[in-house]
Amino acid sequence: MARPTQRITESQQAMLSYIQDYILTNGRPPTFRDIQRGANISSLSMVSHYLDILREAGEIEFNESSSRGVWVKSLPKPGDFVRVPMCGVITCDGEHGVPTPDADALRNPEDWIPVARSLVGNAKLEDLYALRARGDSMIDAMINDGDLVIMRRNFDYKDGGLYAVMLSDRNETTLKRVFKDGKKFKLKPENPRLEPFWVDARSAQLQGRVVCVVRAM
Amino acid sequence: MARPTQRITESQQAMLSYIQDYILTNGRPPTFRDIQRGANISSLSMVSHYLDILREAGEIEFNESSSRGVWVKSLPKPGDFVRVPMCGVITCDGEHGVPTPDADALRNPEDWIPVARSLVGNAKLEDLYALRARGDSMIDAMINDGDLVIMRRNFDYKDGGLYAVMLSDRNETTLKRVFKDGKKFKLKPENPRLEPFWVDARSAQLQGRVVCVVRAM
DNA sequence: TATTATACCGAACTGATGTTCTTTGTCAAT
DNA sequence: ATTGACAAAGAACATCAGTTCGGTATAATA
Repeated sequence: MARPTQRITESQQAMLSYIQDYILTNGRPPTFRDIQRGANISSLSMVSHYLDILREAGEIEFNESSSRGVWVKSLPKPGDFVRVPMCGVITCDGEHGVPTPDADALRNPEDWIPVARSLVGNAKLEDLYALRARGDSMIDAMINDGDLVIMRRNFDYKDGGLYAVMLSDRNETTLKRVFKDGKKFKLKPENPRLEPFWVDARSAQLQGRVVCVVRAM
Repeated sequence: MARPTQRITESQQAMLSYIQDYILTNGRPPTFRDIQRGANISSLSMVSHYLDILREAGEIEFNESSSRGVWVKSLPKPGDFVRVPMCGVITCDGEHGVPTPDADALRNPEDWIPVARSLVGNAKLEDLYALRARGDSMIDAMINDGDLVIMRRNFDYKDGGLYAVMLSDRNETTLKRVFKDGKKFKLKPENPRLEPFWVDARSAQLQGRVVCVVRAM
């Protein structure tokens, strides 16, 4: 990425910071007069002039002749993210190991988790939900206590993906890496120190695909 | 969370969708006239009226008497996120196992990683950087090949946190959970199946703290 | 049919907002 | 001192944008 060809002055830098703070605080860009007041610029024409310089320096972009048209390039845009409903907990007991949330839980979640759009691919928003891992029962899937697991319903099956697998004969749902082999599934724990095993495709249902895992520390 | 007390009509829903799309596309809210044109509303006063209804229904919020003051509540705001510079790779060889990026790498990164602000706590933006894990050398820290590790310089030491630890006698830097015990560090692999071990505090340097780990699948 | 209430349209209004232009101030070279 | 080049201030302007309001159409009610 190219560095600014033009050095910017201290007051221009201060103005840039103000615009950035304004966007972060208000969620939308400021007007020229907001900038003038907030960054203590002496006149509107100076605001306009500084904006030209900041644009040349590659720090901002803006739509001319349109209100609140300025944006700081280093800031993410709303379209870079999605919000995913938090719908419950992955526990180690089989019955509710990996819950499938109902419509109500999806619409009225306990919480909303912001996730970078680049992490969830082309998934439809309404197919995504988040679960919190509890205990170390998912350690074979390299998922730790407290991890956030973003799941996707209505996935396309992709060999080798990590899925919530319901094993009907064991009455148990866990996360495993899945490979299809004729009428059998090969279920491979994510931890390479553990051995894979096979189950009959009829006794295994793929309830959702893991889209990403997030661990706050 | 309270459900909408008022059912919204189809055209109101269409208007809501238009506003949402506008924000996602343009990064800022639309004007009333944008909405009128884009969502095919017959008059400006109808736009205003529908906005009142959508606000009552809890779908939007807006600043009155201010241009482009409407926001769709289900959309994240720019302030919900930060962008972290991508500064290299964690490999299994000791020397460059967990690199500490220089100023230039921080300012001109290969890439920018969007991260939810709630994940990075109160860290200063300039202290954060991202590394990509390569190989399974970090598996003891529950970090997988391809994982994104968000690191923080200038951290406050917190007992039991995950740190990039430089072991000078081994000439090796790895990620371990660290507990202080007098003049010794207790280094505990994240994987509970592995045993912790002790090192002298003088031969171990904490280079950075792991703030969060993100795994795309 | 007459009445009332409600939804809706469109124009006009008022303040907000980006742009332009003239004037003023500063500084260096002549 | 004079001039020219440049930066900066402030007013004026044209358009943008949210609000208001009188009027019309539609539907329900008596």
